[in-house]
Amino acid sequence: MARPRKFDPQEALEKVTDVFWRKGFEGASMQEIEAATGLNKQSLYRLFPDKRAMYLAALQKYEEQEGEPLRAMLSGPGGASERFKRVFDNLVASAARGDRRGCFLCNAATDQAQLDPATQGFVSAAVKRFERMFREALRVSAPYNRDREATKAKAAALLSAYFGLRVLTRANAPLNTIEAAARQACETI
Amino acid sequence: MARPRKFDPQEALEKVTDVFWRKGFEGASMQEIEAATGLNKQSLYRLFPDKRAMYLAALQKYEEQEGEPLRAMLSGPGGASERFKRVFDNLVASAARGDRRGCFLCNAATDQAQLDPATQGFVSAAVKRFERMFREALRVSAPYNRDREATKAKAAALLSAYFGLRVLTRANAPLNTIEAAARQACETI
DNA sequence: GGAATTGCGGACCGAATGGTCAATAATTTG
DNA sequence: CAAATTATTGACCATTCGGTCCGCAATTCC
Repeated sequence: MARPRKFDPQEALEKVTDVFWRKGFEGASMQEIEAATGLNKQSLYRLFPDKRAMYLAALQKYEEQEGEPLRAMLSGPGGASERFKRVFDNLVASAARGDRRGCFLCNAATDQAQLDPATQGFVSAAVKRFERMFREALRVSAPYNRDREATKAKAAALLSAYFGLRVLTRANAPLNTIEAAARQACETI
Repeated sequence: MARPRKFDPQEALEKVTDVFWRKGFEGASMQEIEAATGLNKQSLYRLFPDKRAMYLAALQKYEEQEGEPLRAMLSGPGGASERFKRVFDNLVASAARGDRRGCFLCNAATDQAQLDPATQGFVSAAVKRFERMFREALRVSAPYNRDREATKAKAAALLSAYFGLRVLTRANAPLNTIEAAARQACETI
């Protein structure tokens, strides 16, 4: 009978996620991850076969963690406009709080998607999931509840605005620029 | 009298820029840069004091190289709408050609701006320069030629759309998504 | 108690990293 | 020619990198 683990793998993965989110794949060293988790490398290698697998697991964890509140905001009460307002207000509030981590998915897209096939696969699929979420949220209001093309176009535009705002956040753009862009995105719905 | 260089520093810098653009700061090794330039590391260190200086020089080179065509598109004939249409059409065409490098500035924002003060300084300033360029291009048309607040807001929104599209490009989003988002961005002007 | 199984910890590994060193080379000037 | 100056080359450096090894540890089962 195997010796039980002294740590919670999910808790470790959350810490791993945070390091990769901040530092990116290449910038996060195994030593740093050791320090962040308080675990010895060998313990980490018993959980994940290699650094890339760890990174992909972190991306998935991030999507679960951040996707949930996003989904909640997009499926709560109100019309499409109100729903997206909640999302963009939340994004602005986070930047206002000084949280400049941006979006790990967005970071991974620019950082790794063109360099690693597995990351690209994940990122592409995740972007599609986001897009689908946006489409569904739009469909609660006219004209999106009956015009498929308008829905697709608007979802794409909002997705683009969302990612662009994430970049501006990470670039330390002034808060009023971020606010203005967020407001504009909502006003077009 | 010093021995003359056997290579053109500007040409070398262009090659360096390409490597950093594709691989990012951490992902691009000096060995790779050696190979791309055909130069020995010591020759490169005679041009730049260290890797970071090289990276910053590459970012600057990129802004010069890519900023020029962007400026031309935004200052050529036509109203604001036509001008931005040119920019976004160009971006879509590049993605259609399979060029998924995205925007080095955008990549640097997500990748390095929160990790290195010098990069953040550069990126922040460059984003402001882009924003100013966008404002100027908007001012050739109503209502932006007389409404400062509307101009600022629209410039911020277009900047956000521009960067978002760059992320979608890098994420291998389907071309129709990119096209739709680009078209939507222009239609709001 | 021993066997089986997996976990922990620290040492270890070969390769890669960013950067440096020193001999030689190329140019101008006097 | 020698001196001065910077360029080139290839070897070298200490550290870091992602990953592995192995002895000891912890648990259950018989």
